[in-house]
Amino acid sequence: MAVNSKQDYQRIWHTIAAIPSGRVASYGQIGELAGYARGARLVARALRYAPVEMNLPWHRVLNAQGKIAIPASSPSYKEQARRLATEDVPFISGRVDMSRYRWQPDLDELIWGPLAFDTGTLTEGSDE
DNA sequence: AACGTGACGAGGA
DNA sequence: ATCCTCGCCACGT
Repeated sequence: MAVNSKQDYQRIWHTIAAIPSGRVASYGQIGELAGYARGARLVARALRYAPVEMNLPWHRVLNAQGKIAIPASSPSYKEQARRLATEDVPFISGRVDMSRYRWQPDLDELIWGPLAFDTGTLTEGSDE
């Protein structure tokens, strides 16, 4: 799980790129989805190293509290808040309600995506 | 090589 | 809710 090559970063970048518009994710969440448990700080670094040409939806990544993780004095802070507003993600009192806007890949796919037709997998997973 | 530093997070006081 | 302490781990000194 050690991050020591560009491929590791690309893995994280790819996960970030998958966050749909109107949704947000926490650093820790991206880490887990990308396969790096407890890799929140690594995600932060990957984001900092991300080439701008990649055009990643960096603004959809917030900390676990739903707050923007960069200093409020930073110009990027306002830019991030602006982008969130553009996507109709309420940024109130300096934070996003993660309980409502957090990206939930599995659930999204079950409800909105193609997997909605594959309900058979639900009944088969009798592991409870 | 040792040490301090984060676009982090969880838990305790 | 706020502040502090730790765990985390690649980086730059």
